[in-house]
Amino acid sequence: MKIDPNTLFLALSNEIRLRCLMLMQLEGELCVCELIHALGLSQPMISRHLAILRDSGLVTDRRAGQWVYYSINIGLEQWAKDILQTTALANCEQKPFADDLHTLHDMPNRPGASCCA
Amino acid sequence: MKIDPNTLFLALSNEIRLRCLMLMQLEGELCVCELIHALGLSQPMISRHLAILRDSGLVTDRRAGQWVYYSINIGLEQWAKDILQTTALANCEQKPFADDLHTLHDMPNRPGASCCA
DNA sequence: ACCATATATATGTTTTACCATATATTTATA
DNA sequence: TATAAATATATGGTAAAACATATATATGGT
Repeated sequence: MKIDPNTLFLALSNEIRLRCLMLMQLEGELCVCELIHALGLSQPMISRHLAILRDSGLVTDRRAGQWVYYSINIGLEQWAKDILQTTALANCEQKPFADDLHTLHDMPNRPGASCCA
Repeated sequence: MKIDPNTLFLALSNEIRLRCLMLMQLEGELCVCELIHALGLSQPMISRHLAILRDSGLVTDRRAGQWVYYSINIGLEQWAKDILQTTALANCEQKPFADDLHTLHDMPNRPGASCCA
C-alpha cells in the first residue's frame, strides 16, 4: 500500500484524526462508538474523520453486525507504520492521548468485550 | 525543545514545507536562495513557509552576511527527529524530493560552496 | 544603490463544524 | 413472518474559519 508523505501528513495534521489513529495504534481495532466515547465528540464528526482516514488509505474498516470496526491498515508501507508507532510511543502519556485512553478503558458495555469481570 | 504532534504534522502537511525540510534533512543547512532555486518557487513564498517552520520550532535560522541559513532545529525532541529522518530515507528517491536534490546540486554559484571543482 | 530576505495586504481556495437526514442492522411486537 | 422501533453509522448541504498564493513594500547587510 503505497502512500505519499503529503497524504500521510495531511491526514495526521488534524487533532481528531490523530487522536483516533493513536488509539488504534495503541489498542488495536476499535468500533466507531468506542471512538465517539473516548474522544467525547459527536457521531457525525467522528464518522467524517474516519472516512477521511479510510479514503487516504491509513485505516481499514470491517463491519461486524451493527458495529463497524476501524484499524490501522496492515498493508501500510513500513516507514508510515514506523511514524505512527514512533508518535504513539513518544506521546501516549501526554494530553490529550492519555485522557482518551483512560476514557476508553472506562467505557461501560464496550462491544466485543467480555460481559463479566 | 518540546513539540506537540499536532504542531509537527501541521507543519509537515504542506508540500512546500515538506520539500524544504527534506532538503535540510538530507543536505544540512541551506540558505534561502538555495531553497528558492531547488524548489523553483517565488522568494516570498519560500520565505513565508520558512517562517512557519521557524515559528513552529522545527528549524532555526542563522544570518551570515547577506544570506540567511536554515537548518533542522538540533534541539528537536528525538521522536520528531526520527520522523524527519524516516520520511527522508524512505522518500528521497521519489518525486518531488529527488528532483529537488538534483536541481540543488546543479545550482551555479551556491553561497558558501568552494568555487572550483 | 544593490542584493537577499522578510513582511503586509488582498484574494482565492480548502478544511472544518454543524445540523439534518439517509442507510444498515438488530430487537420487539403483533 | 411481517412490521415497527431502536441503535449504529454514513452522508449531504451550508456557513465559518483556516490556509495558500500573488503582489507590493519594507528591512538589513554590503
